[in-house]
Amino acid sequence: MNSKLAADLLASLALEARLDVFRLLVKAGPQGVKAGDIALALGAHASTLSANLAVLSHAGLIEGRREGRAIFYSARYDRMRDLMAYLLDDCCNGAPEVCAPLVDIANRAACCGGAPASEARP
Amino acid sequence: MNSKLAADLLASLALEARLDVFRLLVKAGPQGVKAGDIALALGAHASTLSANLAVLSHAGLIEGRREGRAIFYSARYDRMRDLMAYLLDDCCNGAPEVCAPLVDIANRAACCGGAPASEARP
DNA sequence: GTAATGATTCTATATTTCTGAAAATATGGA
DNA sequence: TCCATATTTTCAGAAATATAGAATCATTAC
Repeated sequence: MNSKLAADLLASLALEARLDVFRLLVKAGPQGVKAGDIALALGAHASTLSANLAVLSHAGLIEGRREGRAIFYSARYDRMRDLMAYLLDDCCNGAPEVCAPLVDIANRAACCGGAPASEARP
Repeated sequence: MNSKLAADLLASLALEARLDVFRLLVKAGPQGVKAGDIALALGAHASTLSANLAVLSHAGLIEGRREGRAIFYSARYDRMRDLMAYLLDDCCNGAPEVCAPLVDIANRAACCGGAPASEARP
């Protein structure tokens, strides 16, 4: 991961419409969601959605696989993790005690391990 | 946190020059860095840097405090954490086992707790 | 082969964003 | 007060991006 690549990933998420798509796919899991169903769920025009899917896809945050006439898109969790790791990189260089609040991220990220709570259910 | 706000935060980080500023401040810790020193460290023009600092500041990812003639900017770790929590929110809705790789984030985020390794030192 | 469906690409327009130079503002010292 | 330093604001042109309609491509059904 480098600055330019990370900025590209961030830019691909920096539009509300695309962020909504990405979060939908994150929730949907690895089997993915058909492009048409995404459009339906978010009320997006087909061509606009397609352009946004292309941006996310090109950045590597999602990927699509064809199944018959439909194309299923799914989130790339590995890429998402790399991005976050980059943002957190060396976060303690200056003053270790600063990271305390960031440890909470661990709990939220470890959502499959019976960790305390996520934002939605405090 | 909501979609629009999160998109604003992401947009503020989505430019290489601003991402570099933010990461510099994340590393620098809570005492912050003078605007002039940031410009020096990153080789940025004063007016360009100022505009970029304003974007980050307005988004709430950094904050500045005046000290004499200089203004010290520092990262807002709480805001950073909120953003990441939002991106990770409900990540396991579809299939819990998917989150496994995300648990690694915990190790990287817990940089003050003697955790395994960060990206820089594998 | 033709039709129908799902999705993308092309094209045009509208909007936003980035940048650097110059001018303006704020602070501290002579 | 006047000057020097530090930063911000303003401005205008250039560049990038977003959107939607129409046309096109790919796949399946008849």
